[in-house]
Amino acid sequence: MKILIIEDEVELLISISNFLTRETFICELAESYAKADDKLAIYEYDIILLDITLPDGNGIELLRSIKKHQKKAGVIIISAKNSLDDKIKGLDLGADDYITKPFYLSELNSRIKAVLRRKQFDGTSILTYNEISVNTESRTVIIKGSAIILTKKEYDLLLFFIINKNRVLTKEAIAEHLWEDSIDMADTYDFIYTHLNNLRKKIRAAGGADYIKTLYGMGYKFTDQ
Amino acid sequence: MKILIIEDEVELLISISNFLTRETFICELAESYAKADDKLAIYEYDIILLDITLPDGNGIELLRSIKKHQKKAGVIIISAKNSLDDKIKGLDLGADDYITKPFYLSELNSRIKAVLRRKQFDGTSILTYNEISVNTESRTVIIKGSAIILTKKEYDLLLFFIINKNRVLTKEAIAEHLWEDSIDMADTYDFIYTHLNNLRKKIRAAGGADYIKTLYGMGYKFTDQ
DNA sequence: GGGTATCTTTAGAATTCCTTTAGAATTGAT
DNA sequence: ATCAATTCTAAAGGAATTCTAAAGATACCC
Repeated sequence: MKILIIEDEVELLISISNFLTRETFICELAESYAKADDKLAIYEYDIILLDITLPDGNGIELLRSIKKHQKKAGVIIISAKNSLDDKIKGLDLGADDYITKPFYLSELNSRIKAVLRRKQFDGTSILTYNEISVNTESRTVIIKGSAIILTKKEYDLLLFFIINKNRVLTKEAIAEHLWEDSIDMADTYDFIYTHLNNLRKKIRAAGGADYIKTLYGMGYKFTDQ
Repeated sequence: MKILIIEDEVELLISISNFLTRETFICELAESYAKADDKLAIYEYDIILLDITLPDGNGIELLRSIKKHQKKAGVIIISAKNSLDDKIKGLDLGADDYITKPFYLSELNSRIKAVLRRKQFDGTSILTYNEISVNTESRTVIIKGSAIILTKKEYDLLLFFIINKNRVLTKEAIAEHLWEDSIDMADTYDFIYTHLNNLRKKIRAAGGADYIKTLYGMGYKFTDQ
């Protein structure tokens, strides 16, 4: 299940993301409407969490556009305690639920589950690319029918690749997604090399093709072409 | 799903009802035992929320009568914080769960879901995974034909694992489900290690396989694969 | 082709996380 | 009120992962 979180308080954004990732959701983050717009143009999401009181634009507008272009997504509005108007407008415009700050992450979680249930998603979430498939609930990776065992970082890396298949991923982008807390280590990316190598080795050992292509000087791309 | 809410504080009654209606339950309300009796005589419910401390009569009596005449219904007891006796009596009398005032509606919601989930397991309320089977009515666990004795925490842990078999459960998720009241203990999860260890030991001693797999850095998973 | 920058691979150090044990604190039962 | 059982805390030791470092390989540019 793929979730887009639109929230300008970066701390809250990160903590929501960490929490939902632990709940086996795949999260993408946007701390401004501009970034949200970019993501919304490219991907489809199952759930969109929208802080309607962001400083840089009109949340109601964004919601309207979401309902138009991402019809399948469930939308949960995050709003400050007093902005009751927004709540009502939001629900009128077709948001599926709302939650007021501050909230417990567990409450957010149960609301997401409820929305998904109402939308009648089947719950399991399996991503596939040719002979490789990843089950995000059991965190298992199957290659040619048999499971391979990955460490956390290897799994995160592979998932990030599969979600972004056929797109160039710079080392910086990878580092940001996998090590979001400490981005300031940016002088060297040696650690990526190591994990990448381990991941490639394990995929190779299981008979999977070498989908992780190196683009010299640019980054990497997960593709069969 | 049809829910009967028995609660004398009318404001609370209404707000529970509104919330659960949004969650797509069908709610009926009773603000006294007399009214509750009337409803219970006519309809069948899936869930009955029972405030056991109502002024106009003996809640324990009503519960007894519910268990007799509405066998299919799951019963969740609402009680004031200090009336521990009622809690215990309630559970002894076959209530499926209890919740103390004040509570978050989302918590009530997840408890309702949990009770429904437990009830839905083929009606018999016996969960099985290979040689392990759990009877949620008698709260007994059978491994290879013979019963093992678990403490409450060990039992809850095992049940949580079996309900979520083949899913990765993070320590945070486990803590939230088993210790939902006090989430602020979140700096360490040592207590999980202890109970997990005890549970594993007992399963092992009874000849059960080691289904509780550790996923280093991620959590745990109950599976035979 | 030589030189430089970038990437791959390996090995081991450092770190983080998990298991286990023992005992203290708490809870419940008699 | 006392005793027994359960739950939680703390700490030692072990295991797995992650990171660092460095040598070798490859691609790019002139």
